[in-house]
Amino acid sequence: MSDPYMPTAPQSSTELLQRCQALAGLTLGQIAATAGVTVPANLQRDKGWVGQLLEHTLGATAGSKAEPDFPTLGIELKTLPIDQSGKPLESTYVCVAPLTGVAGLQWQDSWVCQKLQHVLWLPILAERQIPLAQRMVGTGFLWQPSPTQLQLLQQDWEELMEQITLGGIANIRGAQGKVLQLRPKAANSKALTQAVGASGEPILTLPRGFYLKAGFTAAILQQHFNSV
DNA sequence: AAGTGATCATTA
DNA sequence: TAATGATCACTT
Repeated sequence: MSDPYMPTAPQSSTELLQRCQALAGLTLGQIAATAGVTVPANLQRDKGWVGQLLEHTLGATAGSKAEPDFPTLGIELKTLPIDQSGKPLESTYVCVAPLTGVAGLQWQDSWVCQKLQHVLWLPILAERQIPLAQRMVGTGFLWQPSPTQLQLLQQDWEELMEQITLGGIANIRGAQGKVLQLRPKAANSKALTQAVGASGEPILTLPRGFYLKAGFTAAILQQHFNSV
């Protein structure tokens, strides 16, 4: 299957932003039609569809590589489902959590820190009652964490990673962390990966991922749209 | 209603 | 299996 429309990579953050502005106000149905993509009836079996459609349309490098969506710009694209009042409907996945060999890993060298250095947020009005094709794309914007935000993230990250290092992963739940949480990130509850047990022994556990809590992304949206 | 834990598709 | 893209759906 070949797409009739194959965007090229944006050459600058300005160009990327301009492409976003051209999408603002369009529905996912319109964007999909331009891309020559069929809109699924719902996201139940296509949970990543929206993100992949926008990646494609904006000219991001496709694939499951562990690098930013726009490698030459160092920018990560995140779609953000919101309700009518502009509040995020979901937490935002950041990256998988390393569970072994992490002793001595510093915040500055962590995947979380690197991924969040420069994010293109793309809000999408995505209340469940709205059919997928009619959901509207909002105004995307570039964000870099403020010193305060960075500190909050670092604190949560260090606390979670210390627990992982000390073999306390079994005790970590999603409620922990003010802005960053650790939750399962797997095909199902039977998928296993290696981690460190309470006595330092190797154990098998559910793969985990780091997520930004909705309150944190809500603050990012407010901070941006209040200053515009 | 919110928030956590569970799950789905796809590509290496 | 592990990485990418996330939302679903049950519990609280």
